[in-house]
Formats: sequence, C-alpha cells, structure tokens
Amino acid sequence: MRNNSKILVICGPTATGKTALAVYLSKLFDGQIISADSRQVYKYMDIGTGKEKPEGVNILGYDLVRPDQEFSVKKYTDFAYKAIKDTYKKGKIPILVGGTGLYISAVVDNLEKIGIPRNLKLRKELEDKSREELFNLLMKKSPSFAIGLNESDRKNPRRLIRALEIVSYNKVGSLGEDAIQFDSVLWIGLKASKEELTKRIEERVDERVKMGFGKEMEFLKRKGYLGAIPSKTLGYKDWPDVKKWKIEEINYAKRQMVWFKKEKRIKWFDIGKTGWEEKVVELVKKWYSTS
RNA sequence: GCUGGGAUGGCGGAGUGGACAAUCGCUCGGGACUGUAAAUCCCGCGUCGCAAGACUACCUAGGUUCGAAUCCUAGUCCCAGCA
Repeated sequence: MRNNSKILVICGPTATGKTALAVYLSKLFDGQIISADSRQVYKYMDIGTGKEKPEGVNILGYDLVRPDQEFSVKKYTDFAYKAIKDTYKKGKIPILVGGTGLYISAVVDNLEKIGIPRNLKLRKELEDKSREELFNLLMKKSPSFAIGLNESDRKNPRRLIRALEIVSYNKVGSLGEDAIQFDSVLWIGLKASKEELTKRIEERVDERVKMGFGKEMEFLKRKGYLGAIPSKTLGYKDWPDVKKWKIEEINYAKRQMVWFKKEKRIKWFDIGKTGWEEKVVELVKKWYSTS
C-alpha cells in the first residue's frame, strides 16, 4: 500500500485504438503502459492478439507465459501490482490499457476472491458431472452461495465448479502483499458505433492476415502450442476461416461492451466523433495535476 | 431435350398425413460474469400482445382427406446425370 497512488485505465472493446491513445498519453504524462489483455500475455501469439510495439515505447504485460502454460487472473494481478510498483518507483504513472474487464477490475478493485487457488483434484472429480448435479452439490455445501447464483451461472458448469472450489476452500482469498489500493483511478473508455466498430474490426483482421498470421499459426503448430487453451479462441480457433474470425471478433466486442457498460466510473469517448482526443487530454491533464 | 433430385424461418438443415410456428446448428438481438474471461454461460428470435392468447406460414395454383409442409395434378425456378 502506498499513498498518492494513481492509475489511469484505458478500456473499451477491441479495435477502438486503446493502445494508440495510451502511447500518446504516456508520452504526454510520462506514463508506463501496462497491457490488460488476457491473450497478449502469451508468447508467440503476436499478430493474432494484436501486440503493438511502437518504437521507443515499452509496453509491459506482453509475453508473460508460453501458450501451453497455465494463466489466471491471479497471475495477472501478481504481475500487474509488481509492474505498477516499479512504475511508481521510476516516478511514472501507470496506464492500464486493455479489453479484459475482469483483469482491470481485479487490479483496481482488489478482487479478493480470485486469490482462492484452483483445486485440480476437485476439478477432476467434478468435470464429468452435469450442471444439475453440480448445482445440487453446491446447494448441499452452501445453500446461500447456490441461491445467490443467477440463472446463467446456475447452468454454467465452469462457474459451478469454481463456486464449489470457493466453497471448499476454508480460508479467505488473498491477493498477496503486493496488492495496491489506489487513491485515484481515472477510467477512460473508448467506444464506437456498431457500424464503425464492425468496419474497424474487419479491416484489422484483414490486416493481420496480411501481416502473416498464417505463418504465426504454422509456428505455433510446429511448437505444439495449438492444442493449448489460448489457441482455442477466435482467430486461432477458426483459421483459415477469416469470415468466421471476423464474426467472432465482433461478437467478442459486444461481450466486452456488456461488461464495460456496467462500469459506471468510465468516462466514455466516442472515437467516431471529432475532437475526442483533445477532450481526453484535457481530462487526463486535470486529473493528473490534482492529487 | 430427356431422366432423376430438390424448393421449409436471415442462412444451413430436420420433419415426409394429425401432438408443427416448425428438432438442431449458425447468424442476429439482449444479458450474466470476482483464478480458463478473445473464455464460459443464460434468455429471446413469424406477426400482434405485458401476458394469456390470437392470426398468418413450409415455391405458386388447384385437388384428395375429418385433417397436408408431408399424398395427387399442373405450373415456375434450381441442381445433377445423359444427350
């Protein structure tokens, strides 16, 4: 914990230019960019995850693990808190930029439940059970937890298993000593109209194909990484079906918006409107200069 | 031109006399989310209606039947094979 800790968050759906804005702001305000993207943490998945590496700008949060290694929100927060501390030491301001809402919330709001580790033995035991069985089991172990679940979670095996994992863990979750409670967080969200976003996503996918995404796939295949979890997601999953990739990417953007819409702290900027950049800078400047 | 196959919702594709507004998948719309989150999952999707429900649908036009997307006849279009 430290005093006067500030962090700037840049979030929003994919393909809205978050990184570009972050780069710009980092130069203006002496910031350190930290990626909050659940896929960019994987090595060798560069083109498909859209890792941008502008000259002279150091972005943290890329290439944290190999594609066949396990990753989690907790691992992310461990990394992020450390990176943020280093950033403060250098007198810089951290800029957390990305589209993975859960990662951002975990860091900013110190979500403690994610400190409860996974239990492989339990997961193994439960993996073949039906959603009904899982729910009944949870009902038996912790009725209050079970009743508290919404319709969607009650029918989601993965989340039910996690719920059982939480219930069977007899301690409180912890984020570790490095967790930081921030004094001031400025949330900036970039959004675009549906049409605009669709266009941008489609163009970007085409661009990635041109950049040699096929080669990246070949490399991952050769290395035996294609069977790993992260490769089972869009782009990597559907290749070479570019049409499907685009659709999936668009759907992903929609899901991201559902998540971010709930976050009332976000100051939104529509990138389709002229002059938004100036307004962002103005806002950041104001926030930056007040303590 | 002949022969065979087919025309069902935004798309693919079931159904082959009643229980069909039509399995299912995708798209599409909405939503959930606190250790896999670019993941996983939920709801909706003919029209009108908050709902109960009502109404119109399975290429077109007739017919058979108590009853047809399903059977028959004619037509239109598509596909495959042969010429």
